[in-house]
Amino acid sequence: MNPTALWWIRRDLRLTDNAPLQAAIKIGEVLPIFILDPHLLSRPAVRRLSFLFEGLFTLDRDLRARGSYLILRSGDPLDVLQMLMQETGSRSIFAEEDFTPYARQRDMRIMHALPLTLTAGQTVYHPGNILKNDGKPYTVYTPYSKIWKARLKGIDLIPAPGNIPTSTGISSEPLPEFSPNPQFPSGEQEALVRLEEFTFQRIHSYIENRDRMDLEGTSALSPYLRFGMLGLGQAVHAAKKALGQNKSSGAETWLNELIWHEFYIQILYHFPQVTKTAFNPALANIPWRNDLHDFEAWKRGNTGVPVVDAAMRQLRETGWMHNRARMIVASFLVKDLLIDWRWGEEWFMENLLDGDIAANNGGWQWTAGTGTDAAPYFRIFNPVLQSLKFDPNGDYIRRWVPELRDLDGRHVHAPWEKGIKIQDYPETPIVDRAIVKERTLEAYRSSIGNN
DNA sequence: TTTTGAGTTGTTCGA
DNA sequence: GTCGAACAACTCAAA
Repeated sequence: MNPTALWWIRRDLRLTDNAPLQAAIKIGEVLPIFILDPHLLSRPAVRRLSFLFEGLFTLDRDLRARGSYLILRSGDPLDVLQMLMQETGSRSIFAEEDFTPYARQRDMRIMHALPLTLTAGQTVYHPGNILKNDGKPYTVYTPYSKIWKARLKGIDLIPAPGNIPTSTGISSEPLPEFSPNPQFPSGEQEALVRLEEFTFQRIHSYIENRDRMDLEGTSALSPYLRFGMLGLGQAVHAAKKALGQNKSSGAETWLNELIWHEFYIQILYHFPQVTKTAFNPALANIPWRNDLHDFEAWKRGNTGVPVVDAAMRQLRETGWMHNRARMIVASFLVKDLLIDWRWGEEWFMENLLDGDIAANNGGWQWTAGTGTDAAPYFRIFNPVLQSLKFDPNGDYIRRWVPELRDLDGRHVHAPWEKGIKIQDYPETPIVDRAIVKERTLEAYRSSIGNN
């Protein structure tokens, strides 16, 4: 009998460029296992779970095409793995290293009891490996990105194996039901098609179009990156390839966005407290208003500010939101409504297909001005100006806020300015912008003063 | 140790 | 409509 190795799949739902899969194949027969960990199912993120379940379904299909299949088990990972080791007589487990606080603690616990080997793959560099000269982690993006780029020699991708030997007879629980998301079909094949399409075509107008909410100017690959249906290394590889083809392209700008992913992964790795409190301790004690009625209006897309409502409804309906829109709604929640950024962070985690602790927390703290390398706290977005600039024709608003579909020109961005009344839509924004700036600055100064 | 240059994504005002 | 400057001042990274 051939030796068997477990390939424990976590956030690497792909066959291409998969180091733990390759390591397992070298041992002998491979047992691809995904564990439904109750701890990770506790958050009410229905849409993201459905995306994951569909991803498991397509992964199983792709495995079967290579002579293998996916084994799904529920329970505490340590118990499940122990049981599988006994069932199969396997002596090794390979998995891609995951850097969230929970994952690190879980993997430590398992490594004490079982032969678990963690491999690279979630990031291009291990978060502990890019440090300043004094040995401390970077907390400013630009110098971090310079070192990151300077060290990059070239990326060798591991091709997807043509055949994955797996012994039959190991039982799997039935794969969970899911409802397909028409905007984001799940799975590696879809991710690869989208990567190819983006880096061949739209990346060349990325600089001009990436902030335009009414266009498809971004890659929209984040849900696939979130679950490793596409690896960060593959994305970087494609960016470098596009860069080589066309120097004037947006490939460099997109590469920077990928490095931001890794920057925030290493921030969370070195400063796990950011999930609980402000990275900048001086801004840990802002006296938030935390008005529940305002929060509800924000969540439902009923604030009376069209661009905010459009974005919040896009999130609810599709599980995705344009990056520019994320900044606008985050700024509105934190600076205009003076609601704790952690409330917004949680809502995003519940609703985003790409909901990822590191990137989401980094983005929220950046907008709130509490984070690393953050926006200055006195910088407060004007949602109407943002709307005019990045949805110039109002198409984004009209698409997601049907009540406003008959308004044109400037009116769709700020219907109250001309006293236009629309049925079923707030007559005026829920907050008067005239008071926002002073109120916010006062709250932030109060935290600094009390420090 | 000290100094120096620089820092994702803005807004507002007045000329 | 467009342009530049002020906003307020701090921290980081590296020489």
